[in-house]
Amino acid sequence: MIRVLLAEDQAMVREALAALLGLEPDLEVVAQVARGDEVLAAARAHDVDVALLDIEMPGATGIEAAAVLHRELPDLKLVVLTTFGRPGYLRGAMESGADAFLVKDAPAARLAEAIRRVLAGERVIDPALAAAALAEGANPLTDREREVLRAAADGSTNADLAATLHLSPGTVRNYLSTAIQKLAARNRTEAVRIARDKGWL
Amino acid sequence: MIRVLLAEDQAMVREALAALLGLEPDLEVVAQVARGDEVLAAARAHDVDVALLDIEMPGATGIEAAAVLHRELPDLKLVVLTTFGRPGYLRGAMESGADAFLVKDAPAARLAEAIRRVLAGERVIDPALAAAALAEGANPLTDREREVLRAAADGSTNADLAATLHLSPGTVRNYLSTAIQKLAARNRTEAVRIARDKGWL
DNA sequence: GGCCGTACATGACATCCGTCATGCCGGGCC
DNA sequence: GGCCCGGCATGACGGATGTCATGTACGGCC
Repeated sequence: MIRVLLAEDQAMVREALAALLGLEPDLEVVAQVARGDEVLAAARAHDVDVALLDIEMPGATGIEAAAVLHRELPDLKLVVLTTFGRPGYLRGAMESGADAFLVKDAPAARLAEAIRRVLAGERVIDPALAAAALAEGANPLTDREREVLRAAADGSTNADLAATLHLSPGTVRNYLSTAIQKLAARNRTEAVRIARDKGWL
Repeated sequence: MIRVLLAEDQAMVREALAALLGLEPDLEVVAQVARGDEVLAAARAHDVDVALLDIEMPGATGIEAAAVLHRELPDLKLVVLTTFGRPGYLRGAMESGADAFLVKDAPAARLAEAIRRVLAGERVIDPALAAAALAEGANPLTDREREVLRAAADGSTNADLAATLHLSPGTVRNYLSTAIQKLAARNRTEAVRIARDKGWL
């Protein structure tokens, strides 16, 4: 039997996925968690073979959780699952040691199949998404630029940003200006949208 | 047997929910669709008792689909399911004739229970969400204001908006200004965020 | 030690944005 | 018919935003 850990914050979706996997004769969901920062403890406690990680979770993202698991339990196989097929997510997941990357609008059969294949030593990713990730290159933003852009996403003014980030208003403007140019946007709002779409935020 | 129609765009989630409902002895998922605009035809073709509608779908939202079903098939029970527990969504669903409103982070058992209860003639909603919906009142935005705000969400400039909406740039400014004031925001970005959070977009 | 990239800052400038006053038109409503 | 509301428009004003030039400081790298 393949022992599976399931990490997904939405209870209904999590339990539905568990029901789905429970229909497979060779799979067994032995642990479920709703937060990214509870994944490691659960994996240790239940001696699992593969972890299924949603990206959007409180506590820690599935990508962050994957990095921790990969470091602490190198034999554990990692399948990252996400609603959004953003190339930056794929890149981040792969760099964190994930063995498979699936989007939730793929057919359900793909999930059990991916679990079996990673246990056989294969890597499973959508070829189209892989091409997109390679085509667009890596995240061009520096840590600071990303931080300021993320903080600006909610409509904060330059003065707000300066206060919360402990910077001068002029510096905030400069970071936003370079971010806007790197992303080929025309203003901060467009920059936020582009960075989000690519999984760079 | 209770005959269920399942409308949800993400295939993996849809099939997982079907697996979950399939475990219930008195429930039978007889049709699945991935788009809001395919719901009515499927409901007619399969003689269903209850429709489970996700809100975020291409073609038409689950709320729009609910309105159509309520008009065309008044005996059909409607359960609206959503990721985001936004008060405006609840209000919209109820006004469209929904019998139940569930968020996806509720436990899975709640789903089958809700289906049985709506068939027994009950209405099922989260009391906390109902309170929030009543507390915040109705959407204060006019159709035009909402339309302009929605179009502005991607970072378009006033000139862009004027061109796409066939308005003068000054009129665009006016609509955005009134929307910003009604939402107690400081700029369009904040206005978009607030309207989104409340389910008014 | 020199070079480069990043973080941080300032000041000047042009443009964009948000507000306000004001006006016109058409549709409900009493 | 008068009143109010919503859609549409213009012009003026101040403040916010985006760009650019320029500068300092620190760390890594060859």
